[in-house]
Amino acid sequence: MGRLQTFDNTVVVQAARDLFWNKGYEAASLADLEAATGLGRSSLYHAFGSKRGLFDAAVADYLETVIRPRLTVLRSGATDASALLEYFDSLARSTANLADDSLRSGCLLVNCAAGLAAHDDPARAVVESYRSELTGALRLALASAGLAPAAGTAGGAAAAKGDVAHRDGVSDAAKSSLDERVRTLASLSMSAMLVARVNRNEAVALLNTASNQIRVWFANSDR
Amino acid sequence: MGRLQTFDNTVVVQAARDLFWNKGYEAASLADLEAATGLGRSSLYHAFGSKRGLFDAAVADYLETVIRPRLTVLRSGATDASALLEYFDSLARSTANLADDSLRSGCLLVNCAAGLAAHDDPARAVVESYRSELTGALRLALASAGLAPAAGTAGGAAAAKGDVAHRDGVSDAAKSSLDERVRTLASLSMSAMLVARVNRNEAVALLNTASNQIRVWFANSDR
DNA sequence: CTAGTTTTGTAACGATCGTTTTACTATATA
DNA sequence: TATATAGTAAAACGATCGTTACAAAACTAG
Repeated sequence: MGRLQTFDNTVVVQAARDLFWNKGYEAASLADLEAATGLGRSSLYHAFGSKRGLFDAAVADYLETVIRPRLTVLRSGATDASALLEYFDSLARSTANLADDSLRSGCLLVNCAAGLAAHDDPARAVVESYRSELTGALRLALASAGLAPAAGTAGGAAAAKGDVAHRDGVSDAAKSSLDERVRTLASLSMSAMLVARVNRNEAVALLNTASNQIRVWFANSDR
Repeated sequence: MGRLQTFDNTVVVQAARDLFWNKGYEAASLADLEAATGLGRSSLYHAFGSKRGLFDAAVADYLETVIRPRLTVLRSGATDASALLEYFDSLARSTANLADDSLRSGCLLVNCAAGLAAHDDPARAVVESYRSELTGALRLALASAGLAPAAGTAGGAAAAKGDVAHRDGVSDAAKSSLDERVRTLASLSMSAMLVARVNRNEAVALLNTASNQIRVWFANSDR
């Protein structure tokens, strides 16, 4: 053994994460990262190998400490709309209460989707797995809230012919309709993060639209 | 007078636009721009002043030749859902039929929103005006299609107390509900463009979700 | 044909990029 | 305490960035 590291890896990673979150991957320079973390490039390269290595660590931390905690409520198994409402209301509150000059507005991965992910396959995979995790959690919450609609009740026009109920009690058409609700909510969530850096009020409005939609579904469901 | 310009400004701008569209502002280098346009930096700087000047011209062209033509159908004044359906179906078709290696996937301005617009006020203004134009067109199309709902019919839970009809025949609650529909559609449109570069099938599915939602609204409206 | 003006090609600019090297310091182990 | 090992600091690396300077080339106008 030899000398010990004088800094805590996770606080450095989180400082870097906030910088990437705020400025994007390419715009965050090594000089910026030195300033944000208080470390020299020497230490950064020793610990993370490269700028990209540090970024990957930052994304991992982002998923672990920002995304996952937000999604847990969706997996609570609540049998009413409370989990869904809590998810969108808390996201709306956070968005609304952010300081104007705050780093950490919007979503690191949404920003990634428009930037890195376009031509970097690993980055694309990370973004896609995030999207898939978000939709999965939303689907779970909708289903356990009893908001997987029987197709034709909420919107008769979308009813399919020859619909058959399956072993799990969810018909094809209902499944399709559940997917549509999942997509609507995921879409509102993602576009709110996209819009957050351009028009914060509108971002909050998008999240409130999700809440209102959930309430409508719940009011119209056969409880 | 002196020597005349040998190139057509708009074809150069469009070549640059496709490069920016594909790689983003920062990642598109002057060497790339030279290659894409076939011009030397000398000519580019003479004609556009700077990289940013060329980018601004590219954005202007994008709005004029890509965005506006897509939005015109929404302003046709159709009294049914056809305009809205045509907008989303045509967008879905374009997205689905795009070659894998195509430049021009997603939306130049959506990419901008996550990149430049974060710290560049002029860019933010452009993105915001695009968002506002999109929502305006969607609102117009929804209204003339008779899809500005009387609040409480489609979703009773959102009904407000003491709602009063105004001179234009649209109640407060109905207006609020119209806004929600506008936001839902705008959200699906924007998030589809965001997701297009990560998962094309899902982007198409988001656009189809919009179409299906419109059909449901139309089927449930009191025509 | 000449004079004057504008476009274009080439090259170099200084700045900054991410990365590597080198030397030095600090510490755990033996 | 001696030694090996690992962390840190500073500087320099080559590459690339957007931009500019300069001069040759091309063309209009007189």
